Amino acid sequence: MTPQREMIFRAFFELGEHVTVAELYRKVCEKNPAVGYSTVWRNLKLICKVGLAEEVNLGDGVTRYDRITRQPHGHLYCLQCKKLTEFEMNSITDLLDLAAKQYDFAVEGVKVEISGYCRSCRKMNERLAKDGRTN
Amino acid sequence: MTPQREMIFRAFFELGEHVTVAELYRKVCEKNPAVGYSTVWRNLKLICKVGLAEEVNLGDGVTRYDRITRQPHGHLYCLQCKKLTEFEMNSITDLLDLAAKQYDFAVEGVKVEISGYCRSCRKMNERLAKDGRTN
DNA sequence: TTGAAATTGAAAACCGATTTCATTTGACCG
DNA sequence: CGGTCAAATGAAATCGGTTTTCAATTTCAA
Ligand SMILES: [Mn+2]
Ligand SMILES: [Mn+2]
Ligand SMILES: [Zn+2]
Ligand SMILES: [Zn+2]
Repeated sequence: MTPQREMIFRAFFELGEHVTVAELYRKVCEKNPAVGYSTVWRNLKLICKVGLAEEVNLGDGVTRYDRITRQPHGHLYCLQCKKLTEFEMNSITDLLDLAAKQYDFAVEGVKVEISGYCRSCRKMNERLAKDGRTN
Repeated sequence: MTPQREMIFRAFFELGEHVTVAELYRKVCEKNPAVGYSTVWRNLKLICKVGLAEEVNLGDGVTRYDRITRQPHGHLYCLQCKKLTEFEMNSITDLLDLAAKQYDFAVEGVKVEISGYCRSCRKMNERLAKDGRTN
């Protein structure tokens, strides 16, 4: 356990959900600018390997690291503002396990991503559309 | 509508599900080696834009292109042999729509990926483990 | 037929992820 | 306490898929 490792682990859990390597690196640099990017990356991988987080890939080119919570959750991903919202998946995972069982598939992990438009983005778009029409 | 475009569209639908750019490029080159990789890439993007396919991202570094079918489906992704198997999601999408509604979220697309180990990989691993023990 | 707009192919640029490697560090043992 | 060695680190290089650039070609509607 090195000081860098402790600092990185600590920062990861302070920063909350859906962290990117770059974000965590920036955060860690505030405390100690000598820490290397690759060290942050490696420790993030380590956090995953020991089962405290998992990678989340939304197809936007960057990998995010998400704390693994007791309750499985899915993601609502706004295509406009890129915000991620979590929702509980208790009943859904039962159905998914059932589906997997029918294929004799041993489940390790489940990812559910719903993409679309969040409330606030839709409201904003409505307002902009109206303004456009009246001008 | 150029001959390249027609060839690429045709090859995409012949090749079936979960195609990568490189795979489709190889396929197209068999017919016409003069076609460029970027043309294949651009037309794959176009196929997505017109709503005939969607990108699938499994976190393994390559983007796959999947035909959009009438019935929504999820994926079983074997972490060992990398095979993708599809399963129907009729009842599941209802639950997901419900979850989205609770957040006033306008759904555009849903992705469900279950990672784990397929039957044949597990069988093979059992056999290898046994052989290892007896030697 | 003609010209603007779209498409193409080769190559380069991009960019996050990952590896390399020389150096430092920390846990452990006597 | 040193000494030892495997693990960890940081800077830089590399990797590999994706995306852009740009000059040349093709399409298509007028
Ligand atoms: Mn999450
Ligand atoms: Mn599919
Ligand atoms: Zn939004
Ligand atoms: Zn398998």
